[in-house]
Amino acid sequence: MQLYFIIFVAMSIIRRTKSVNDITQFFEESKYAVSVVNLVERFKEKMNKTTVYRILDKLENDGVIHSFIGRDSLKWYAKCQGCQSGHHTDTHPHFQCNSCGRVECLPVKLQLPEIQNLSIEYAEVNLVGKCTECSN
Amino acid sequence: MQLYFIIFVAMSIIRRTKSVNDITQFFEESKYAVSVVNLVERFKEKMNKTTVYRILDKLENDGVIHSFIGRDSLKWYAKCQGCQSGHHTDTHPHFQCNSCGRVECLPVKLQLPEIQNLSIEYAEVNLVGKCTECSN
DNA sequence: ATTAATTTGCAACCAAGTTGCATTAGTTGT
DNA sequence: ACAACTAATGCAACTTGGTTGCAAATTAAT
Ligand SMILES: [Mn+2]
Ligand SMILES: [Mn+2]
Ligand SMILES: [Zn+2]
Ligand SMILES: [Zn+2]
Repeated sequence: MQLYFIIFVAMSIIRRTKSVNDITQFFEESKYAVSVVNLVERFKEKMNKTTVYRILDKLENDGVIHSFIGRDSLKWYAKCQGCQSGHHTDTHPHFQCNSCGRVECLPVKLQLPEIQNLSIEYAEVNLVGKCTECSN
Repeated sequence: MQLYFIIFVAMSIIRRTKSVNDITQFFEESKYAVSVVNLVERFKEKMNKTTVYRILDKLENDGVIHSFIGRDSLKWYAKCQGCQSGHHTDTHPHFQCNSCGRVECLPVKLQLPEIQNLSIEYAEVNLVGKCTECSN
């Protein structure tokens, strides 16, 4: 409750452009990850694709959203939980349903394999399968 | 030893085209994974890029090589170990050194997270970090 | 009100990957 | 050995995700 208030105030004080606000708000409300093609399509009436790409870049740098590359070679974006500018602390696997195509962030702690002589900095884990709804 | 002999005989009997043989042999000898741009570049004197793409498709279907999408959005290929046409049993994580850029297959058994209500069919795990040589 | 700085749109471009089709090489049957 | 057929290859044109340079438009600073 208090957190939401703080976020609200911050969003008012840190004045953002209309475009940035539109995309930010979209991610606030979206439950799933969204591919970049989908985003460009979705906002094509409101803004140019170049603008979309630029804003996505910015939001990712600011720790508002994060991205990963899907098996379709597309860039997918989803909102971050508690990340800050420069450092993404919110690393987790992603799941894509190969039936309905939806992609979601999995709030699961990853345990990386320990490999001798390799220092692993980060991991990208993409799981593919069937989601709850598509299993029934 | 016997296995190698069998493979040798098989390669003689199952006649492949020159192009397929060239690419197959390249993978036999290569220790690391190779990006598709690299492959097209590497074979551009010998064959057209379309041919390279077609042969890669074929070899992947035949269970000779496997592919994954890197953080660079490129398709990377590496040789399979004991896979057969149609079914890839050789699933494992991949590691990319962000210093020298080399990508290798990790012969490690993956343990996938159990997620409620999700049936996971396969996982793509890409690890990024520093390799042995680049750590020194 | 002027000027300076940021943001946006647009068009042109780039690179990975695909497609259609003509040409060539390889197989098969006689 | 030759014709007839099949499969592999080359080439050009196209598609698509993504980038770049620059001019026009907004917004902020003085
Ligand atoms: Mn996520
Ligand atoms: Mn591999
Ligand atoms: Zn589904
Ligand atoms: Zn290295």
